[in-house]
Amino acid sequence: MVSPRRPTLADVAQEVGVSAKTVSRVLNGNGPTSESTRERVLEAVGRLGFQLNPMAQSIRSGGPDTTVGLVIPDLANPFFGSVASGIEATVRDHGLTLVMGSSGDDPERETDLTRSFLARRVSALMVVPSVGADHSHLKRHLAQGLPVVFIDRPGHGLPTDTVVSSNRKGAREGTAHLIAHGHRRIGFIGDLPRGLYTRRERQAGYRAALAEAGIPYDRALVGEAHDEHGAAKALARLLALQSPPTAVVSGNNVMTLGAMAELGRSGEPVAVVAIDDVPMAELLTPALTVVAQDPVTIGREAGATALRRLAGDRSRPRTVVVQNRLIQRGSGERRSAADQELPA
Amino acid sequence: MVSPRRPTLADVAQEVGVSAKTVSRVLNGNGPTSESTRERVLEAVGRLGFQLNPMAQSIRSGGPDTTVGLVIPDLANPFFGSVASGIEATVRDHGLTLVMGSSGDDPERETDLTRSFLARRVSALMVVPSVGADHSHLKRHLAQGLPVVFIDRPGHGLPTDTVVSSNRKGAREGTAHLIAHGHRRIGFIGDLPRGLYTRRERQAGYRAALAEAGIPYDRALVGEAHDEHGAAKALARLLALQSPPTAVVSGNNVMTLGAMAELGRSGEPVAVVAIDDVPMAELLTPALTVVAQDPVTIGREAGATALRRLAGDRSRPRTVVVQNRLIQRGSGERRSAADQELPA
DNA sequence: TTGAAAGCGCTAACAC
DNA sequence: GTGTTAGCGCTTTCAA
Repeated sequence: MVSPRRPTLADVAQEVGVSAKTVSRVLNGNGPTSESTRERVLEAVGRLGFQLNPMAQSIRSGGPDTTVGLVIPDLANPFFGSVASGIEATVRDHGLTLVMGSSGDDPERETDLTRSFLARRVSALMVVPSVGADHSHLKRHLAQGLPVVFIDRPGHGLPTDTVVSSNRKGAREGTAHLIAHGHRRIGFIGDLPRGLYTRRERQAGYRAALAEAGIPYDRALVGEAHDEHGAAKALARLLALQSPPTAVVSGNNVMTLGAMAELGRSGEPVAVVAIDDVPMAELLTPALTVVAQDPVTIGREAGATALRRLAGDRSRPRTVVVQNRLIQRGSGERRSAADQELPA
Repeated sequence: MVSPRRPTLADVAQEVGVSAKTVSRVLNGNGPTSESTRERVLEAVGRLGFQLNPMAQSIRSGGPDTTVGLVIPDLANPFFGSVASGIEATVRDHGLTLVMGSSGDDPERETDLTRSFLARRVSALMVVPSVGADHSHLKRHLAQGLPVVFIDRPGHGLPTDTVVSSNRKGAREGTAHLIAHGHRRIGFIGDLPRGLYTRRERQAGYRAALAEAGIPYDRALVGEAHDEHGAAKALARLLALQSPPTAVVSGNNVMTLGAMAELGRSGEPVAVVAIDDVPMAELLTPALTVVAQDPVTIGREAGATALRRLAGDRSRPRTVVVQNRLIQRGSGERRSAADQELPA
């Protein structure tokens, strides 16, 4: 048996004995239709398992496709996965589907992805922009009213909506927490590239907290890395200093994994405040104090922003700042592991 | 200034002074073209920033769209995020783009998503099937040669390719590890619904290990939950038993978070083997032994399977089993926390 | 090597 | 309330 091809509008029309346009009217709920045709059409549609082809719709109508393009650095990173889930949950109810790609923080791949999404006529574009990415090709689309939202990091020189975390404030509070617990030599492990917005902001927050406490900034206490392994090495270097830090701020979830692994190996009693929450932080010894981001809310805000634009909002581009939250779990305590070695 | 609409093939053709078909031939690299036209066309394409509209291509050619539809339960779950990243990395090089949706393990949402992806004429469909989902509407598409791959769990009664973890074997090895370390009362925390393939397989592996060791299966030692909080409560119940378990197998990453949190609160010296790796497992006290899954490989295998089918492979459906790996990190040791209370 | 015409699945614009 | 025609952006088919 030859399997029949997917039914078309014309097939349904023929089946019912009406014109294609009538079926279209029934399915799209525009234009008037008599109750009886409606019923007969819907019956045939159900029987044939017909569905309108959204691509053909979008081509003919000249409007955008019912998709939202999303470019993130890495799908496997739970932070971005949560962002994506927040976006999806928000736009889903409006009939929009997510089209996604990972840039790997490579500006070229990012541009390829945005171009390909634009060629697909996405309804909106959401991008976690890579350092050095060129967004000039977005200008014309912005001018035509395409909603573009930059996520987690601002874009460069384009008047777009943006959703970011309160990076600087969060890092400042996290660092202040360590200072409040008596630490004066506090390290920072940042990710790379150094020009990355979140890296800069967080390190700025770290420095601000030091400055407020009158603690001089010591460049030697700043480590940086591309990945978990590098973060471990960076921390090892700090620990090997003449005068090593008694506490460390780790710049994101990946840095945290490397730093904690190294601390576990070294056994050094170094307090850690992590930016971005990680699972089971409260179960570590000492429990890990974190500056939790809220990636799902970031995604939801990004989705809501795009939907507002699609609904006709032409106001000036806005930047939404999703607040980070300091969760004290005890790793701010001074030399907690060392305490155990002292007599009570 | 009115922003010009996106250029079309005809625009490029007019610009160069050739027919649309010629531009099409140049861009698609089919049909013969003279070197000089080629160059002039490409110049104009670059200057106008023209890109072929893949939706129009797919409509006219009758072929599938250059997208792959992916339905997963939850984008925010790092396991599925990693699966997605493996898929994307594999299909990307073949010009395919990921279209994704979260089902929330709701069979209806899953069906809605697959239907909408099919209406979009995706090149392939990948689904983490929910319990109770109806896949009968996929039959006709399978017959027409659409690659359908079920991921993490087999589908129901359809001859499709499938990629799963070695769930039963992994759970058996994890449980055997606990037995080898002297445990005889071993609990199991499974996720819900009970009929979920991975839950059944893992629990079966757990029972198999018990049976091999001649340990009777005690239903009272099996807890189950929907989420992290529920897992904590389920474990609390086991701990409150007359004769509580000395070790526990946790059925997936979410169950592990809840179980570990509860253990942290209770302070009970219970050994844990977790199915699915979690970050910083080696930093917990005692370090968490895990049966690590390999979600990225699962995704890659799923992608490769679909690509083979698209390349014309018509052989019988295959099931790829991605091997789990027991990573011993010490939490199998008997009552390790209790040891610390004993004099050396 | 190139082009003209027709048409994919659908809807806009108009007619009746 | 319904149908007809034309045409979206592209490729197929055929002819030159």
